[in-house]
Amino acid sequence: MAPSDSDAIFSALADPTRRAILSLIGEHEELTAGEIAAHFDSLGRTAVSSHLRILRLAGLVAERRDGRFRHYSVTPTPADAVVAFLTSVYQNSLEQLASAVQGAATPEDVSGGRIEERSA
Amino acid sequence: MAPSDSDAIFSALADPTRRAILSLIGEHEELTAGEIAAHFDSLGRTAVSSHLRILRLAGLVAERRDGRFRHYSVTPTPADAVVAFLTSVYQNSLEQLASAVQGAATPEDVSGGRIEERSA
DNA sequence: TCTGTTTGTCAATACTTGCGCACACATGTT
DNA sequence: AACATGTGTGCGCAAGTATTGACAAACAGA
Repeated sequence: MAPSDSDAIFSALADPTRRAILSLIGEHEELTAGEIAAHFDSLGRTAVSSHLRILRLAGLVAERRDGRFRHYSVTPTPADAVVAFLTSVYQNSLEQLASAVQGAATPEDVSGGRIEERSA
Repeated sequence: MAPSDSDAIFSALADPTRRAILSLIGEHEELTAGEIAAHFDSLGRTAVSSHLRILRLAGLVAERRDGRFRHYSVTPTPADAVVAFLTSVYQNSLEQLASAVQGAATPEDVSGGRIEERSA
């Protein structure tokens, strides 16, 4: 089994703390490592830094260096690998998945909601 | 941080072998544990059984007992938690995600393919 | 019914990986 | 120089994984 990008992404998303960090960054435009660490009293700066490193290596966050600060932001198109996997597995129930994503994204732009039978 | 369903799902998806098992089941309607184990020469039946247990506890696969066989199938709506998380984080670039899912589902039924600017 | 075989899981054990912490270092500011 | 921001390193602890051996359940044949 060749290690692909999916490994890094799914491994990074496996940790609840990293998902919380990712959500936290997503709520704001950018956050410094210190600001992120401030939101997790039970975690030290070292731990947060390690998580950020993993998220960065997985391509889930981007780092912008500004003086002695490092601003972290969410990478625009990182979920492609996740979606690719989901689509390959859930071709059966892809209709629900598509509608769920669509509903959260553009609730009024759902036009052709009909899904044809899967090819597999 | 309260342990939710997301934990089990993301943890289950973190392992490449489990993702391979999930993909394998997705390619077929149903597969017995033995058939799944046969596809992984480097793994014993015990390991596959453990993985199936984790996938089942995460709600990603369903088990149908038929005599001494156990047929495993992909659960229809398990990706909701994943999609929910992605939508909460990637609201910015969510339309790309939606179109990606749509494209995989119904390549000719993609109507609103326009991508608006992200708020970031 | 009574073996014997197949299917699949459970239990216990070693191995590997990952997390969090304390310390030190590099970088940048004043 | 003194201080602040972040990260790299090494250590201890916990969690997860694969293997071996044994067990429960179901079927086939005599």
